[in-house]
Amino acid sequence: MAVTIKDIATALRISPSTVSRALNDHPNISEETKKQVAAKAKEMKYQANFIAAGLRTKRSNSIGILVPHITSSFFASAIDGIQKIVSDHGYYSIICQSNEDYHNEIDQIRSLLSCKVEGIILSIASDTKVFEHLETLEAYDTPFVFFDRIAPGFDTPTVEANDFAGGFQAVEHLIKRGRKRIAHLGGPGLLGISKSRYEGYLEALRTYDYEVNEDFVVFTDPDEKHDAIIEKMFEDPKNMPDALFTFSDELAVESILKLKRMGYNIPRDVSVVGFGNSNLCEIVEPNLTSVTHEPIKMGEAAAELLFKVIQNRHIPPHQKNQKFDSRVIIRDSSR
Amino acid sequence: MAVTIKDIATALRISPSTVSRALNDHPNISEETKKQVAAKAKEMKYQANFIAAGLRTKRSNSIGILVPHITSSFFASAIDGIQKIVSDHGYYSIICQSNEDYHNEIDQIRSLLSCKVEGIILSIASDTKVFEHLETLEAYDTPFVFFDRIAPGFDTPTVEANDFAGGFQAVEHLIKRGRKRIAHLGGPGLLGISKSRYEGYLEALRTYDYEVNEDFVVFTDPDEKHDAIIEKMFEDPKNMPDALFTFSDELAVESILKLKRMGYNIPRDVSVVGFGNSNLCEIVEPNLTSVTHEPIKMGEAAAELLFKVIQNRHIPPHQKNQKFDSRVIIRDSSR
DNA sequence: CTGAAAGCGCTTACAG
DNA sequence: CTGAAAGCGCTTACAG
Repeated sequence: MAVTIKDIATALRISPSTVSRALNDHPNISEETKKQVAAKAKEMKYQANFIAAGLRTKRSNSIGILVPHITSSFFASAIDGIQKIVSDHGYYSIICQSNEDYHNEIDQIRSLLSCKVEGIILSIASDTKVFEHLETLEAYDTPFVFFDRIAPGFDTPTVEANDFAGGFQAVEHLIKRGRKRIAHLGGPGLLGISKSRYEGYLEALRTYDYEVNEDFVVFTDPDEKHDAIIEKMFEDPKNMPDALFTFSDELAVESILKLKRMGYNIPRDVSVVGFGNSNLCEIVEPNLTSVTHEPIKMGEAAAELLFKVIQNRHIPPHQKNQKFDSRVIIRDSSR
Repeated sequence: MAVTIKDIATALRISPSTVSRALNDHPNISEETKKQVAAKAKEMKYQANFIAAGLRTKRSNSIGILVPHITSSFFASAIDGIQKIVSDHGYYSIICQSNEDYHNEIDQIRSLLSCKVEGIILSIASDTKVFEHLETLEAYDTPFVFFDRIAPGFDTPTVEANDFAGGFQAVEHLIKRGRKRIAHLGGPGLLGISKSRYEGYLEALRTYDYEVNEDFVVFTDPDEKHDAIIEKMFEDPKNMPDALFTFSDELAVESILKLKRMGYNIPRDVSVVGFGNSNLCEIVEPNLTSVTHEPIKMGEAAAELLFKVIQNRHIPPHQKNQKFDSRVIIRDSSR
């Protein structure tokens, strides 16, 4: 059997109350007693029971993290940042994955609520189109913060990358390099971040009085055949794009490999810019220019915001919806 | 305030005991009552409190996962596999990272124990050289399973990749391609998996009566300057290796890029084989031959084992220490 | 088939 | 500075 506060109390012939206070460094307890208790606890290999304490204090010292998948390096890094802040606060985190599935998302949220987490950092599944399940969060007074993927119509803090600005900067960079016919290979159409990057693309074209060519924009899903899309877009050498801005580094890399197989030189014939600044950038040849986010900082910011809500601290309006600016990391694929 | 079993009981003018039994589908409760309770629970938006239930039943329905870092694709995939099994069992998991740091590892284990997880899947930090902190796990009767990185001297189940066989197969493959002077760029010397891959390398050389050349073996840490190591190993074209087997795909890719900058052709001058079969393999040029593990299956196996221990079910001796065989995925870097 | 009562391991207002 | 007592939300042996 595990050692409890009561066992320590009996061993020391004092009351459980005193042991509890000593262990929690309560000011009213004498140093003498504290020392004795600490020594005995160590000797008896006492391990605090957070569960019992949580039940009593109605604070579980835990938060939930729900992301589409943990295997994406973006989310993995974000979790890194979140966990740093979480353990600084003496909390622990329960991480769940929705696998981009709506029903899974509902189940996971329910499970987090039953674990009585004090708050949730939430990145909605690409599959999710309705948001009633999130209203239950509000109903249960469980604070939450949207991370990267944001459901409309909630008055909660949000942390996201400024995808619009990222798209804009990527395309502006290509324009400044003298590219005239800039294509866009977009992500899943449902995803807000796909739309924002696309809108940044559009805005840059408009700003520089470029014409928008509809044949040069295609939205894709991860499991699609991208090769065929590239092939089609670049089949006519006289009429093809001279630059390609993609939704992700993965798409950019696939495009580069395909374009090279088609006999094009990168960046001479086609400049390519990706998104994410992943570890792939410095491996593909030529090295890939990419828009960088800062997932770790974003994760930290989301956790900080969540703790402010949990602690009922005031969040200045300008901090409530944070957008993290992106930068274009220029490499050989667009020089 | 959150709705409790008591609230439902009062609303229905029955006892909390009955509500509890109805919610848990106890056989003694009439269908009639069960239906009423279910309806009321839904109407009142009742969310079970796992914390309270856990305190009472002394089962937390949670397990802990402690890995060096979540951002490695190997561990991220393993967690994927673990979580699948964990939620099949109606459990949830608390994921912690040691960041390869010994003291962190101790803290995280303590925290998992205080969360009263029913078991832990554990991958020790590369930093960890002594294992007393793991003895406390045994002292607290918290079952655990070693995953991928195994501490010596514990009678607990283990799941690992057969790194020895992986190293052997990689080198055997190079030998069969006619390579004569096979070098090895190893991982952190402290890590068991580094040693095993190296021993597989040695064993293959011995099996085929190759001489072992000590200048052709270097162990490295992730933060070292690998370029200099490669440069030195390949500085003398007359005396250099004609093949390189590396501890990881990252090392292999770095090597390929460096060797290409040195003017060598891969695989004509040097064949390269990595380890991990990561997403880098099909991006680097030439595409990288690599030894593949199966992290998802390994994660599933570890979780299955842990649940067997938790449930006191018998583990047949041949299942207790599982090694997952590897395969060499042949690509252009060694053709 | 249902209920009253005890208790899981803690914390804390109250009393001294 | 310390203790006795109540209670967090559940489950379950016992009784009927």
